[in-house]
Amino acid sequence: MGKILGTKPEFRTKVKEISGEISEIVASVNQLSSEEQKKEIDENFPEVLAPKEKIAEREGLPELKNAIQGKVITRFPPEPNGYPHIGHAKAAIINSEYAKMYGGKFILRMDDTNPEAERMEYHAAIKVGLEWLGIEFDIVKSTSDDMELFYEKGMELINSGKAYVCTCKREDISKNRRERKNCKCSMADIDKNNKRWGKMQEKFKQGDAVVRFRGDMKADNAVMRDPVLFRIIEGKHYTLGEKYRIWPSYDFAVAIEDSMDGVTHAFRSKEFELREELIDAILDALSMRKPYQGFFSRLEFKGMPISKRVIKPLIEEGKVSWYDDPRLPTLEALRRRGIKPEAIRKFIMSLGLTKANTLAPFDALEAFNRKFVDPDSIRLFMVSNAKKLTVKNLPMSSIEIPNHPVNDMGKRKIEVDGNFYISGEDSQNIKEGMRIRLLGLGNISITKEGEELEGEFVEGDQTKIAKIQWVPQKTAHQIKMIIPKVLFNGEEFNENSLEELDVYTESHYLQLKEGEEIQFVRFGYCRKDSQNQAIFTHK
RNA sequence: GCUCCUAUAGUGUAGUCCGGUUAAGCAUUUUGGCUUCUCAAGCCAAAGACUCGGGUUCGAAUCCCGAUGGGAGCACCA
Repeated sequence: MGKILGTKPEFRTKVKEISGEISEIVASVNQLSSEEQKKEIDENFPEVLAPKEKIAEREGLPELKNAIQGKVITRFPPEPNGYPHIGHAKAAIINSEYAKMYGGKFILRMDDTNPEAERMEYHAAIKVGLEWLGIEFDIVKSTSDDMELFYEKGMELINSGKAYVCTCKREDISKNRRERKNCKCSMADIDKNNKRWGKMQEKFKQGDAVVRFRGDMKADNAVMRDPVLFRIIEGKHYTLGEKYRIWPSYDFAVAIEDSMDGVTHAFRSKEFELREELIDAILDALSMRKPYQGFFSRLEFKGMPISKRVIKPLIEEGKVSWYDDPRLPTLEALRRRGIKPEAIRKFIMSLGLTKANTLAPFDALEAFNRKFVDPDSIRLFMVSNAKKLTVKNLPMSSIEIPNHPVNDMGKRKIEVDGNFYISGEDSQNIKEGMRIRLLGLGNISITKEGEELEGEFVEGDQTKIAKIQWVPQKTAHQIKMIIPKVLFNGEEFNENSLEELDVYTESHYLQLKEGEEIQFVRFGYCRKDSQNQAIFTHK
């Protein structure tokens, strides 16, 4: 029924008549047995049973409205006030993908209008993180490059009566906002405002005066209740020093910058949604071009805090080592943990542009990462909770083992003398008289079980038996294996969030580059952190 | 408290704007099977969802109203 109406819209006016006919036909068809129905279909309507064609998945982000190929400009404006994390990655990737999708331009703009919070260290960390992610920019700038422009536009607003200088106390401003009341300062004439603006350059101290936008104190949207456009900050700016003391607020700076930079589409996370109206109002007041503003949800991983407010105390209490602790969702931590930038990009693209909050479990990212990491991770043997296994009459003194089961990554030679380590978990399952296979080496018949096992080499290629990994005792290299887990279970700090294991691996480990991804056979993917330490990535 | 945003399988999403051509697609997870000298990867299969209540309509995941859950804003932070 739906199908008929969908394909033949001309019938829609005669729904009543049709529905009668259809129910008759359906009734008569239902009289037939299923074999008869099938036969009828095969003979007359074979296309009905043809497998449904797959719907083409949309590649990438949804199309933009009012986007012209080659003319789209997007931007990523981080504040250099902390280390970049997965949330930054989302904003940067979405905006950069759109620029790419339309053959447009992409701007990195360091949003540095609060000297008290910003530091060169963070600025550098953000650059490093973005570079690691493989994000490229057409233009790199800082908001503070345009201070003179902000002043110019600010004066324009004051001179047109659309902004005024307010000398009320901070608490009074806040109170008036809540009560939707104007203050005396807003009544002042343009002349007086100009004088006061002059005094802000020199005389007024931090906190004495601010420039406010004449919005609407009665507005439901609290952001519109005469927000601050400029304030005095006497601190030292990390690049400009003490050159300026009047700094634009975020809303004012973003509005002007996006408009002047030619940004056509600006995507920000959802907490800025209420500012959309303000930014449009500021640009209208200045008769400036308005960019399209879009919003997306914040991204967090379950049990992994993203905000400095939570992370900082953890560092101070020594519960995590630093911002690159592998349990954290900072880019640096993700990198150390063995997550590939391509996986982050794919993962973020898979989340799309939704505004519903995303609290993803980490294994969603892991699934993407595994696909990138598997094809070129060297397979190495590693044993944890090592137990000794002595094998008699071993017929060889060395063996070559391929570094990857399907891809050609070469082979490595391992010297063997009959004295091995195997994993404690495996040794528990081994009983006297059993046969096991040491991977790549051969079958062993167990002659003694327990803390120290013994066995004999057996000829033959029987492979339907337990296959385990091993490490020669003589060349075994001990490393620390770090297994990061979620930091929080709900609200509660997970005291066992970092498991450390002393394990043995092959000496070949020493020849790998730092940062290389390894798959320890039957254990999982790990990243070489140093000669003596590896970090577990995921299964 | 006020204002705004949001709600599809265990999880993450597509579809929602322009109601019917899809009794809801994909990925992940889980479970079986195949393959394999790894509990990896690969291949095949199965399981599993439109928050609730009203309304409009021949027909609603899709439009309207309400409830509920989740998130955000109410800074001289961004």
